[in-house]
Amino acid sequence: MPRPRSLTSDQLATAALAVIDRDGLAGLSMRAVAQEIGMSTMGLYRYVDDRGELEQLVIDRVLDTVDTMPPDKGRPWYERIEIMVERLRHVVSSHPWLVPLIIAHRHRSVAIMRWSEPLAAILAEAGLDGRERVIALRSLLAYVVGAIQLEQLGPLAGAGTQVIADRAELPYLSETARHAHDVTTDEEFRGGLALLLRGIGGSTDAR
Amino acid sequence: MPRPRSLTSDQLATAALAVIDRDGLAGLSMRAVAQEIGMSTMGLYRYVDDRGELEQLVIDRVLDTVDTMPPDKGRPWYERIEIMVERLRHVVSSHPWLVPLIIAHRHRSVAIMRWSEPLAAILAEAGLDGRERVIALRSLLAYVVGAIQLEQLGPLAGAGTQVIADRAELPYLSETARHAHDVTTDEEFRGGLALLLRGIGGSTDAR
DNA sequence: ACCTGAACACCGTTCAAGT
DNA sequence: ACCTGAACACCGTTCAAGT
Repeated sequence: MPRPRSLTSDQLATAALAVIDRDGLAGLSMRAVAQEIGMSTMGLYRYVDDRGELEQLVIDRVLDTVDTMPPDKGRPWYERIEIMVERLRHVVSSHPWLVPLIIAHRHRSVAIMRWSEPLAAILAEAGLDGRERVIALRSLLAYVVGAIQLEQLGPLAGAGTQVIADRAELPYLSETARHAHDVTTDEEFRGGLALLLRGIGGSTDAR
Repeated sequence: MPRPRSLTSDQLATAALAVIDRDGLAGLSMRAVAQEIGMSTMGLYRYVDDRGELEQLVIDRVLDTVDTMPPDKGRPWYERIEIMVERLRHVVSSHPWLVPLIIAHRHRSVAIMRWSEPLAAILAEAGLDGRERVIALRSLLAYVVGAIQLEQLGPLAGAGTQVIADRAELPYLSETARHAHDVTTDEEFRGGLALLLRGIGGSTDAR
C-alpha cells in the first residue's frame, strides 16, 4: 500500500529559498534542504532528479511572482516595455543571491516565457516585422540580463568604480568613472534601456 | 637557503586552461591543476590564496589576448565601437566554457579596463558628456555581457527556440520564435548592438 | 511507493612536518 | 622559502535495505 507523498514541489522550493535566505547561495546543498524540511537527504530524490532540478524549482517559484499582465494600451509602446522590464528587474533585485541561478536556468523558465509574451505583442504592435522583432526581443533580453548582473556584481556606486577613477594610465575611462556618482542605479538602468528603446523605435514609424 | 620558485603565474594559468579544455569547467579543481603541473595540491597555495585567485589568473590570461588598439580614426564612431565590441566577443566566444568565469570575475579584470579605455575615448569624441558617457558605456557593457551569455547558454538556433515556437498559449512569442531561423548568430548580435548604437547616436549631433 | 543510512568519489583548505 | 601529505569538514549521488 503506497504511502502518500509528504511533500509538494512548492514546499521543496520554499525550503530551499529559506536556506538561501539564511546562509546564502553557498549554503544551498541537498543536505541543508533536507534538514530544513526534516527529511533524509536522499528523500529529496523522490521529488527531483538532481540538484539542478531543485535549483530550477527555486527560480521558477521566484519568477512566477513577476506580473505578466499586459500594461494599459493607452500608453506608448516604449513605456509599456519599460513597465514590463521594471517588473522583472524588481523581482530579481529583491533576491540578489539568486542572480547566478536565474542566469543559469533562465532559458528553461516558463515564467520568463510568459513574461516575454506581452513584450513580443507590444513589439508587433509597434510595427516591427518578424525579423526585427526577433532582434529587438533578444536585445532587450540581453540588456536586461547583463544590466541586472552589472548592477548586482559590479555596481556603479561600488569600490570598483573608485579603483578605475584612480587609474591614471586609462585617462578617458577614469575620467568617465569620476562622473559615476552623478548617476543613480535606477537612472543607469533606465537610461541604458531608453537608449535601446530609442534605437528600436528608430526602425519603425511608431516612434 | 631559499629555493627558487618553480612556477610562474602564467604557467599556472596555462595548466588550468589545459584542464578546462580537456575536462570542462566542472573538471577544474585545485587537485586537477596540481596534477597537470606535477606538483602537490597544496603547492599551488604558494602562488594563489584560493581557488578564486586561480580563476582570476585564467580569465586574465584569456582577456589579455583582446586587441585594445584604438581603431582607425577615419571610421565613424559607431563603427569603431562595433570593432572593439566584436574583438571582445571573438575572444570570449573562442572559450565558451569560460563564460561563467568571465562573468563572475569580469569586474576585477584589468584587461577589461584596458579594453574599455578606447570605448570611453570614442564616446567622448562622439560628443557625449560625462553623465551620458557613463550611461552609454555601462549599457554597452550590459549588452555585451548579456548577449554573449544568451548566445552561449540559450542560442537562438537552439532547442529552446523550437519549444517556444510550439507553445500555442503564447501566440506572439511563438510567432516571433518562428522567425528565428531568419537570423544568424552574427546578425542577432550585431543587430542588437546596432539598435543600442542608434539610441546612443540619437543623443548626440555626431550621428 | 516512500524513505533511510551507509558508502563512494569527490571538493577546498588548514596544519604540522620535511628539505 | 618552498613543497608535501595527512586530515577536516564538506559536497552530490548510488545502492541496498527497511516499512
